[in-house]
Amino acid sequence: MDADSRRDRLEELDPELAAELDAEEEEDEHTLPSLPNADAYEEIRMRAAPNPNGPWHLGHARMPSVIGTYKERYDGHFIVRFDDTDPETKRPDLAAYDLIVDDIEYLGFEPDEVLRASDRLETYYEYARELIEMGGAYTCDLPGAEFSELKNSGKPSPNRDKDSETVLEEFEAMVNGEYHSGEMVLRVKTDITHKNPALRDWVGFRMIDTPHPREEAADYRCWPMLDFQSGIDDHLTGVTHIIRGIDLQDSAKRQRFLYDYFDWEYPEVLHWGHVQLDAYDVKISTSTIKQLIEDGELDGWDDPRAPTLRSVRRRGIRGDAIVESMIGLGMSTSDVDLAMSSIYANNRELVDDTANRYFFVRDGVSVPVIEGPQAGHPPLHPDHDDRGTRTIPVSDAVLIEQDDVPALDDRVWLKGYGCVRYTDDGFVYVGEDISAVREDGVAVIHWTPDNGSVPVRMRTADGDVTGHAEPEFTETSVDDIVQFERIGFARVDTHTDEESVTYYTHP
RNA sequence: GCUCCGAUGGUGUAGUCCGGCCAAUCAUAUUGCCCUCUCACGGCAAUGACCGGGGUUCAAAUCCCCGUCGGAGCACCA
Repeated sequence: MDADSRRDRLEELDPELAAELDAEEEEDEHTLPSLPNADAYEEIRMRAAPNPNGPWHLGHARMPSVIGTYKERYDGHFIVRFDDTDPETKRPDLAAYDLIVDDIEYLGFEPDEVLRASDRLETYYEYARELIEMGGAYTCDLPGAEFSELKNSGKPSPNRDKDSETVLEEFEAMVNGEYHSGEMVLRVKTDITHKNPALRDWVGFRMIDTPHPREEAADYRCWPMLDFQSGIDDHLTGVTHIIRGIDLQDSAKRQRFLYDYFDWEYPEVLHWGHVQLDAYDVKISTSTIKQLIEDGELDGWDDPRAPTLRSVRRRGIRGDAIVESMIGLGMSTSDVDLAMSSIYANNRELVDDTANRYFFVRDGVSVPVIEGPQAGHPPLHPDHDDRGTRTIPVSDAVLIEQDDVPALDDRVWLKGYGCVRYTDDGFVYVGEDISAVREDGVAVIHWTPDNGSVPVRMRTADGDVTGHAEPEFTETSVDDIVQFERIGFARVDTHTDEESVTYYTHP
């Protein structure tokens, strides 16, 4: 019995079981696991919480890909919240706020809401005051190293038992900017003997002397730490499912103390490992890329060598291809290596059908053509006759790639033109009997006229490649994805009188 | 040092919660063949994995213990 007839037989015997199996199979169509406890919530609400310190690199795509996919699956809500609460060591880049939203849109998702933590300081202060009144926090002027020593041996800070009036007073002084960086912090009172030292009395607010780059937030000096800010915001914005990296594994544990004070329910949490991309020499980190750009090693965020979303976008990779690969990584907590070839495979599937074919000869050598037809007419796309053919005039010589030059007296097939024999005088036209290719194994190569070809620069991750494309290449539009036959796909970037620039997509 | 987490082919993943249908899924990769006036697309095939050791059991990728390896946190970064 084959699968179908087995299924039919089961339907007769036990329709309920059959239906159940069908339901399971449907479940399997989602590559991502179901969200924990999804049924318990009226609306699934998730947030991505990027730090706006630059446009996104490839690794960043995982968050919106997964959240966006879940949003579509559960008809949920997608918040982008910029956690820009460190104007100094994680200084926000003002342009990055919009660039990141733009990157998310490139991936094919539209956030339902965009928030900035730096707009919400007063809210954090209010909750801090409430916490202080409950006795859940204390101001502490111990230098970090000193506290760390006490903490590691399970001993409390001498400030721990201050009465809440004093704490409140000192906290207001923090808010008013009466302390300088390092002089005073507000600690959340947890359990100073907790077996995990990472959770003991963590810092909720600290002083930062450097003004925030956003004008609206430039006057604040007392800034919340991620665990405080994010914990408050997740609750206030009704986030039901938090998805984040393993580096924040302890965050949930820290924030639970906060939630317990306020008697809130902590959202469901999922963690995942880091994504490494193969195929890049450049280390994947926003600050490293930024540095390389400043040093002039890279031309910008969209340099073809940069492992950024702006770069692969310019190369003609569709956001969907990236999302598919990211979804394929699943939700495992261990670190994963993502092969660029997986993104390329997805992209090839998306662009092959639309990409028209053109000839691009890299560093061509000129060979005279003797006594042949005036022009060649290869198809625009092998699977779409309706798109018609190109016309490539021969003039009296053609350019072919060095590697394609045949041995003396050997034949070669100029694609879309015909068979030629290589002699001392150049290519002598032999005819268009295709059996030369089918039966005699004559190599089919691409070519352009020596006269009237279009100078093309193709930018690749390994540097620029120059050469000439057939004349009709100028008819393509900017943003078109084409396939240079026998070379690979490329995105048309600019056409000028001097040259056309393309970006190499992938083979 | 203290505390967490993880380990299935080259890569990613399914299966692990609730042991048997798993001599282990799917994708990608690589190789070969077919198709082809491209080294694209498509089709077919091959390659290749349960970290190690104990234990429980009629039966272990799955449960338990030990080890090994890897990752994360112990910041007035996010």
